[in-house]
Amino acid sequence: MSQRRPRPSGGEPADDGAGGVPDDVAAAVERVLSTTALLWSRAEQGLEPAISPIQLRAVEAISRFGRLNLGGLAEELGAIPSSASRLCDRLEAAGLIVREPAREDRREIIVRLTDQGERLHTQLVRRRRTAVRDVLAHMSPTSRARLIDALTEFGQACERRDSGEARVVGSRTA
Amino acid sequence: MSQRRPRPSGGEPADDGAGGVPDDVAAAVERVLSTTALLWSRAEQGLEPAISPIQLRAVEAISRFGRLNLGGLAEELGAIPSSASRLCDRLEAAGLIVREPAREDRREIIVRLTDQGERLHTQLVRRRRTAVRDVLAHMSPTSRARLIDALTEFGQACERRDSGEARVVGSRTA
DNA sequence: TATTGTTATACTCTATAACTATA
DNA sequence: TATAGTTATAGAGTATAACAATA
Repeated sequence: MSQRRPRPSGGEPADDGAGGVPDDVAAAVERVLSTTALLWSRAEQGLEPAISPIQLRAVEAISRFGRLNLGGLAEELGAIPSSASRLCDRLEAAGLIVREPAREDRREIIVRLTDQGERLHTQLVRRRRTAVRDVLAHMSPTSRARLIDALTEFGQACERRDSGEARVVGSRTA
Repeated sequence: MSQRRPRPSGGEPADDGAGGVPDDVAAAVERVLSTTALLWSRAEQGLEPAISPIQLRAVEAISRFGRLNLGGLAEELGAIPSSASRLCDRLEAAGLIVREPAREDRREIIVRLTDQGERLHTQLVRRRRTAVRDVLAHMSPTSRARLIDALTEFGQACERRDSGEARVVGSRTA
């Protein structure tokens, strides 16, 4: 255990003019978001029942859409239908989801969370909020208010960027 | 493709007093961070050479520490040594890392990135910064400045929280 | 014929347990 | 003997390709 010194990730301030955003600004945001990504993954541990990260992503996607077909799930996960099918085999065996043919088009299979699946997702969101709250508790109310405003603007900018792009994201059709 | 309407994730404003942080504040931050997590995963696609998410996490960890032993890598990844060993087999075969016995204690195996591994990591960071910059470009300079300040404070609060806790995170010894 | 999903096969990733080498 | 890592085995997750059912 003698080889565990992390290197400082601090970088060389630069000024790339692309988009009018200085490179060191982008770098600073990138670093903080990397930290929060760690916070995020921790909240996923200790769930009951414990499932794999991939299964958890599937549960999240199904929860987000309420009900969606298998192809849609695959697309959300950035996977292909056959992989999603196998994944659903296990989620179904675990009692977290159910599969049923769509009424409109019986070729489609609709995937939904069971009550147990819903409870698992609720548990996940609760754990994340708790993690966030733990961090926020170490900030002053003023800082918290500034953070909310800034993050809200950031979220809106994310949406503006998304809508202003060709949206070739989850498709592996190419 | 008829089942793809996302449910609005907006919630019921509440006021849990735990830690003095209102629940709707924590929920708002949680939602924005969920969005950025998506932004993050997109930046990992299209890397050359294309490697699995797990291999990429390993490359990141090795880059962060510069050089570390196999047990340390396993701990960073939240995995056990045997899994990390197999993972390194493939990273080594792909020419991204090298393994070598430590001078001080020849039982330890030091893992380092090759030049190709370093290039891959550089590519990843560049893609993330580009993604962040694309979003920041949709914000005013004033908003950007506020975001930087707020995120910096948030990052510092993360560190305060980390240091003020028992730190039972990556251990699966239990 | 085109679309939706499943199955066959093969490889990656992971954990448990048994093993080798060094200290 | 204790520690660091590897190998054997088994199961989850994934992609490619071939298949069945519905439209």
